[in-house]
Amino acid sequence: MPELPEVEVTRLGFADRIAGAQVRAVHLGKPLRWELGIDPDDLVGRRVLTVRRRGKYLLIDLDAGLLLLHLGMSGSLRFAHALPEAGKHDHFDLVTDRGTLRLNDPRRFGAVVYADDEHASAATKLLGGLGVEPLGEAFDLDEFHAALQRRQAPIKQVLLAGDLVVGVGNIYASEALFAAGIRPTLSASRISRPRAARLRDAVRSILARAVERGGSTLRDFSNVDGQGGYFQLEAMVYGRAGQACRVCATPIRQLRQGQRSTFYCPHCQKY
DNA sequence: AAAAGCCCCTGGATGC
DNA sequence: TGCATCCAGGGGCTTT
Repeated sequence: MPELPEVEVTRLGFADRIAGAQVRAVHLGKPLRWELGIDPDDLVGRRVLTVRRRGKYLLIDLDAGLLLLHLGMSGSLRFAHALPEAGKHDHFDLVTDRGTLRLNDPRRFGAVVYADDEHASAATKLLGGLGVEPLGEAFDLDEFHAALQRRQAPIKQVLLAGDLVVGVGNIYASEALFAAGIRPTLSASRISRPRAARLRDAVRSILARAVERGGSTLRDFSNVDGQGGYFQLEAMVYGRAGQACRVCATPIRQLRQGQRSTFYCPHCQKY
């Protein structure tokens, strides 16, 4: 589910509200895929400083240590003073004096890691190898194009891999390639500099637009106040197999790449 | 180093 | 109504 826009929308929804809060309690449900160092004795009493995002990870800086959250495929966070009793898919509550942050994740592909000195290496491992932030200054065209030149894999899968640029998941990879007019199956190494520039701009504008629209809500995603996003209504290709392209009316095609669905317009994305 | 597969888990949609 | 099958927004790990 959550790609960069959904994680960022989540972050924006509670970062200012939780800053300065003191942790009162921690409640755990079923284990998530990565659940390390979560000892209530270590967390209770800690103060929340800031909430940052790195790729699809949320980083909650505490006055001692760092709490790292990942929403996996089906996760979402709520933040409120009063939340109902934890349900079967609520797996982590961070209770503070300013409200409770709750992670709901039916598929449990998510992660909660408390990286104090003891578990710092675990966080480093999860965050290591991540590519540049697409919305930041570091998303440099020369470096992007040079990196693409070194990759033979289809561009869609290179975007998804996240070691070159982070945050682009399955929805936005298809959308960005449509916006750039690039066929998803094209080897990354065959993308010219001008087309790499177009792709870079497309990734940035699509992700930024999705944040503005509150992210995409297909099933599970909602922001910390429980509201869905609207970007899926603007999708040009994702989930539109067989439907007319919004630009040229050619039927949108669907294919499988690395066990993930890809959508594209055969006319607007000729090569 | 890069690329391709497999797998973690639950639930919803679809088909028989 | 029941049951089987397929699919889903991610990504780490293992094998080529």
